[in-house]
Amino acid sequence: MMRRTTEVTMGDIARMAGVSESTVSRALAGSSLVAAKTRQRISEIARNANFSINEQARNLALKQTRTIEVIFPIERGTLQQVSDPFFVDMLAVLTDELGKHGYDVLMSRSPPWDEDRPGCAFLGARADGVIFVGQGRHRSDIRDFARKHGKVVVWGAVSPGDDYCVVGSDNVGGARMATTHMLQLGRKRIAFLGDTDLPEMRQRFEGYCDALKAHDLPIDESLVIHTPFDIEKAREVSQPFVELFPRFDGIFACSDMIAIAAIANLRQAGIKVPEDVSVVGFDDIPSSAHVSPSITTVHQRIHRAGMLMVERLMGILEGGAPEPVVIETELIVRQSCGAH
Amino acid sequence: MMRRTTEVTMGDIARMAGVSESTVSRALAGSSLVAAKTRQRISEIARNANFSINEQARNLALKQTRTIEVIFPIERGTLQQVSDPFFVDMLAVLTDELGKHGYDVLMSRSPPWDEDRPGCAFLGARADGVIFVGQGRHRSDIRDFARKHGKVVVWGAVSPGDDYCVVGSDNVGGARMATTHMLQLGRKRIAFLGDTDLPEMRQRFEGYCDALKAHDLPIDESLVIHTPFDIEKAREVSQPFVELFPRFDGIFACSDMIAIAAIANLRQAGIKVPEDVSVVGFDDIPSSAHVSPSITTVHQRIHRAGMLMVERLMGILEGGAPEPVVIETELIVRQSCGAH
DNA sequence: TTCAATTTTGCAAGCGCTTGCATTTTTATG
DNA sequence: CATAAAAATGCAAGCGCTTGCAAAATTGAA
Repeated sequence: MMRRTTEVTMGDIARMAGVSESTVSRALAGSSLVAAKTRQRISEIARNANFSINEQARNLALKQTRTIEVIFPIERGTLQQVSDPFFVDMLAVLTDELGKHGYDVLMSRSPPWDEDRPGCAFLGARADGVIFVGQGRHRSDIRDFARKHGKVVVWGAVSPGDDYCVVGSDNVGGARMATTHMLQLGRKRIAFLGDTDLPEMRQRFEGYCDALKAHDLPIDESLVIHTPFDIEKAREVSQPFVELFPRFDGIFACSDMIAIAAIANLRQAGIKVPEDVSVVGFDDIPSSAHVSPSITTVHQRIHRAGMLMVERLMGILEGGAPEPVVIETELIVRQSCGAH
Repeated sequence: MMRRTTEVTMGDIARMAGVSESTVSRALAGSSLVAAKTRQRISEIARNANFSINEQARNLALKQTRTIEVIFPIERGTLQQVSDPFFVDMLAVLTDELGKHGYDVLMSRSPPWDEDRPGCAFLGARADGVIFVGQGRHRSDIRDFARKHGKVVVWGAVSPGDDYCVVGSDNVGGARMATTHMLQLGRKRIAFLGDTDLPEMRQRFEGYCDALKAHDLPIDESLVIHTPFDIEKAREVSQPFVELFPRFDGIFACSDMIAIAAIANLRQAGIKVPEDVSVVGFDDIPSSAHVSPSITTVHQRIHRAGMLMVERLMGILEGGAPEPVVIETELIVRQSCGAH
């Protein structure tokens, strides 16, 4: 293992090349201000000397960070439990899209507002902008943060009052489609599995209610199950729920992971999916097409979402004030709903 | 949406408070060098003025970055396709553990060696250290990088010749266990699904071969299927493979995602798991316990892995040269192997 | 050969923050 | 009240890089 070679700076290179630091800077930046020959020579020297530019200094001088902070507002300590592939995909898209614009992604463990540095009354500004992937239970924190810092885009439930830029799926519409689909298949008693404390899930709940109302069906509170995102917990929570069968013949799950957990419990109880119970999920995570039964679900256009968020953030960085966007969703019919 | 308020600096705060910049700096850092009263007053002013410290400048002065670069060496452009929950979990653990040590995580789109800045002959040093999650097809790149930059830890296949610090699961042992398990269940013709070009998969292949040899069974090349990680592609690749049935009665899959894809194809072809074919995966991703049949798999201790990597990286940053670690794996018996 | 026009290079200030050391203020003691 | 010791503050020099502007070197034409 190699020991840290004491960092070589531009000054060093300058000395080696017998030119000034500014010439090195320009040469390495490919400026046409420095003679092509010199530029080459300097590049060469820099390479041999194993020079790495100090991005911090560079960015300080340039007054930029070229970094965007991406925050997954997941309860602290729970992060370990995420595993919802939705998040990876989103992160992947964001990383890619931001990369295209020359930005790096900084993931920090904790949201900027719960800085815990002792006696520290200020937020750290380490990025040119922030993307929140999901509002979680932190709406008001995010709002405050956005008011103070401006350069913010959030993924989540889009609602009229927002004074910051939100990009999100059409949760209401998606859930309505999903529920309606089951109703049209003749199911009458459809359960809702999700955590309505989260704004997006709240919207999905609305869509679910809409669909029921449109079919003149009542909302049976005992079939609205507060189910967390985490698959292990979802499994536990849906355990007692399945015992309610046959009081329900359909399930709208707020995420594919929840659907998977629920189906596992149903099978375990000897209840057949989709014969006895029709199940529709949300997200369209990659494995939903490959599990058995494959899961009918509401597709979220994650790639498009990531692109739009980045695009909007860039707009904000340039001084604009882009509008929020609602992204349409699509029902992907597979086996779990029983539509053949 | 708020417009960018022109950044307020320490100088501004100093002026407002009628003290020098250095006092502000110390006050905000909670130094006992400045009178408690003054400290409070300054904090107050800073808060009201909505001051954010410029971490870049701070870090420059402090000669640190407090940032670790985490790289998932996934082919460029493919990133979108990851979705393997293994990665999220790893990322989550790393983010958490590094956070505990006061480090942020920088995810960059591309590995440091394929910087594409025009005319740029140098690497950007933007982090105090680098963690590679997987060596992928980039072993030699990583080795070069490690030689030059030192502060590197990689997750992947641990092998004797490494001159950098590697942390990895006992792939050989895990695969051997998995395969042996099926052999003990009476299976004779076990297929291998994975991409042996990747060092870790190569090791798993070794373990697989070991087990077969120990049982005096030949290695049937036609049952060694080059299967990529991506679930969609895995599904495609294993499609023609299942038609070989009944030439095989067991499958060792290099990841749970591959196992899930293979099982989907088997079922589609009317082949029963585990009755007709016994399947064992690798990783123990969260959903493997909840799909049907639940997947017997080799558990990777991701949390421990993340902790160890961070611990080792910290060691390196302090000038040490920690040893590589092999982390033992564990066979989790569920339904897909047919062991009841 | 001379001088203006051009091309290359270097100087020095500045990015926003930290910190060693000197200076000033406060406190305690004789 | 003087004075030494202790506490609080400020000065100024960095951290490694960029860049406007001035200076030096080169070129070309007269």
